[in-house]
Amino acid sequence: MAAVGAAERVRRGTVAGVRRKGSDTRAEIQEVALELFTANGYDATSLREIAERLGITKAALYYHYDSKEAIIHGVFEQRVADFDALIEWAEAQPRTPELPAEIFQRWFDLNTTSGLRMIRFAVANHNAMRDHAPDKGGAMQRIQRIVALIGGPDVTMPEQMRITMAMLSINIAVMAGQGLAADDDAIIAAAKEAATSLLRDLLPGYLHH
Amino acid sequence: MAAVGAAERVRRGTVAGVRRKGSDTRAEIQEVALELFTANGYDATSLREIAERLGITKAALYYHYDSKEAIIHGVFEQRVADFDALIEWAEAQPRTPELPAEIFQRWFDLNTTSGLRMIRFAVANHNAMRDHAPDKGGAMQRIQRIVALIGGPDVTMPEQMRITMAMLSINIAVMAGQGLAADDDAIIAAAKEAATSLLRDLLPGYLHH
DNA sequence: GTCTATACCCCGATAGAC
DNA sequence: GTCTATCGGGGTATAGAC
Repeated sequence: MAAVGAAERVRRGTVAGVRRKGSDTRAEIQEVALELFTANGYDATSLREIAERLGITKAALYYHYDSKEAIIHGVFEQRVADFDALIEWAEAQPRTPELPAEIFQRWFDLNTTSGLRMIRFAVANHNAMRDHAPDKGGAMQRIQRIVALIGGPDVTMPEQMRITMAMLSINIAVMAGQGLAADDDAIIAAAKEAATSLLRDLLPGYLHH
Repeated sequence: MAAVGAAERVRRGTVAGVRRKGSDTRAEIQEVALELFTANGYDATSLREIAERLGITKAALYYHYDSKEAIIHGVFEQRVADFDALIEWAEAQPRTPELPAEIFQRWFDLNTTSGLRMIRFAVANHNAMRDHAPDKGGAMQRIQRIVALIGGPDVTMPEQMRITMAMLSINIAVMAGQGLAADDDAIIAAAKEAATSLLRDLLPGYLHH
């Protein structure tokens, strides 16, 4: 591996090998890892690749994270925290007839307003999300919790399926968009349309525009 | 690795090391590979695991297949052949108003009547299907071809998205069913329902039951 | 905080006996 | 058709200098 030149160090925010105050190497690792895990999958991505992309060595990675699994945990944490915030919010609301639609809308925004990066990651790492989730069950378990909150106390199993599929409509839209020449806006629009038709008869307050 | 005992050989259809006529080792390898690739993913599944499950060694695997990739190609071939048969059939039909619905129905049956094994494999091996498809583009390219046949010559991009998502409704139904306690019939029913609502306005002849 | 160097393991794949 | 044995390589992870 070639030595890191001075110009490269400056680009990465180091001077003479001393990292600037407010260093964000961990965040950079997260970003690169998310990108590579999404493009090639968790198993097919090596620590060497991640390090190379950052202009550091594998060993340096281990200063910031204890293991490869710890790196993907970092990716999950961000997302799981968003899920938990939504769950907490929803549980604190009075159960009005409009609440289910409101919860779904927030779920949808959560997954689209800051781009589709996390969805693309989820699509490409289906197995890794099951095997390396920080806590047992992880993301899917939280999705089920949200489904329950949307569905309410008397929700039937077919209804739960429909709600879950509506929540995953962004995922299939991303999959579908891969083959077509669809940009993010078209993907999001298609996902919203699909979710609408799935929830049409279920959520009275959802999307009458 | 322990030597294979006589009883084990008999179970696998060999006597004194000589394979019976009509041996189906290749088929057994396919079956085990499909199972393990689905459970753990292509990358996370080693040839040692596959061999161990079959009671043979890695080296024996190489008598039947040239490489690990050749094994997954075998899984694809079966599925791709089904796709091609559907495409060929559809292209030979006169374009009546009912044809799109008929094509979709056949697609749906193709993916459900012999169980959900191939869908589960596809869900768990999203990346591998892209990277190790026998021909470039592989499955997704054929799906696009079928979308075009369903949509007809004047199909718009949003319509293509809807049709593609309808075709992938079985995939999200399987994903959704993982968290819920849904059996295959419930998953298939949910997928059909979702596809129906997605195609409602698009396919005049589809499913007025 | 990052480096070089290395340990250790398992992977896919091959050679050659039986 | 299956075996034992082995090869080369890349994987994660660690030790210790700077």
